[in-house]
Amino acid sequence: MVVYKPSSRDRLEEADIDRIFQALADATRRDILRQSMLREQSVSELARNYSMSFAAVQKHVAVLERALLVTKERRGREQIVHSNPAALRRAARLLDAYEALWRDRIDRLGDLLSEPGTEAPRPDTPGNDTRKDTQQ
Amino acid sequence: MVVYKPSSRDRLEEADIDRIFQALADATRRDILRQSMLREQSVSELARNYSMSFAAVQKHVAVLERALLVTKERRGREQIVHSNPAALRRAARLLDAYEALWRDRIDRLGDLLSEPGTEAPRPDTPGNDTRKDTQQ
DNA sequence: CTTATATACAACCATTTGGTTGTAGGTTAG
DNA sequence: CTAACCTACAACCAAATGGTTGTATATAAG
Repeated sequence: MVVYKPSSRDRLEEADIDRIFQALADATRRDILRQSMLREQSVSELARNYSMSFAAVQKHVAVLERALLVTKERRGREQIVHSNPAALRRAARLLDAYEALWRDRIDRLGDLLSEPGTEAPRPDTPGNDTRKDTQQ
Repeated sequence: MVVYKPSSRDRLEEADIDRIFQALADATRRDILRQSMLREQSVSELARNYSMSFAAVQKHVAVLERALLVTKERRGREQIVHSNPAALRRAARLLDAYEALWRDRIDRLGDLLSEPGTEAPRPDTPGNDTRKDTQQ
């Protein structure tokens, strides 16, 4: 009944995660990230790859930066973008955690199913449903 | 110079990925996803957990659904939300691919460093486009 | 039958997003 | 020094987001 009452520390965390996924939710930004993982480049160098204004790419880089997926380092008159794989790994692990969560549920369902005589696929047992949900 | 010219098939893929990350970029939606992984619930049942209107939660579920992270199944007067871990796994693997990409680069740098006398970490190798494109 | 519940959906609103152009300042090249 | 280049940043705009309320409809419960 409680649920979704993140501690003040978690709240910050959640906002971080928001920024990471939001940054990844744009194909141009994902490409910029990929490019800067392949080779560290200046913003304008990156910008040449896309059919949009320099300022637009600059903004995309800023979004990636805010999500800590990249950092910028001044080098003379240009700003070099380098990727920060730590944040990426964090996101990947987060998704793994979700998957693990689901696997746990399946395991529990497996336990239920292994109980003898419990065949009904849709009992009105208050202990909830027995769906397999192996979809896709 | 080319770059970012996704094939028409990739373009669809990219849009799918957009939707997945965008769906994950909101703490409430991530929580809804978690909830429905723990136990399949109706929309209104889910909605009771949050301090926002039913309609808002309904919209959040719709976003998750559009990203194929969950599906809905009518059961009597209520709509049961169940999670679809396949999409989640896809996203996790995508992030893994990015990481791998970065690891490749590090490996290449390692190679450079192991070459005697080659200290410069910033070679201006013009033969660029060493794209691996291990995406997805 | 009547009422309560679960959903669907439209209309509206404020804020954010993703893009543009324009201006200005710092840095390098000739 | 001057010109070209790279970046920063403001102002503006259309569209998408995340929320609201209100209305309608189908199903379940009494």
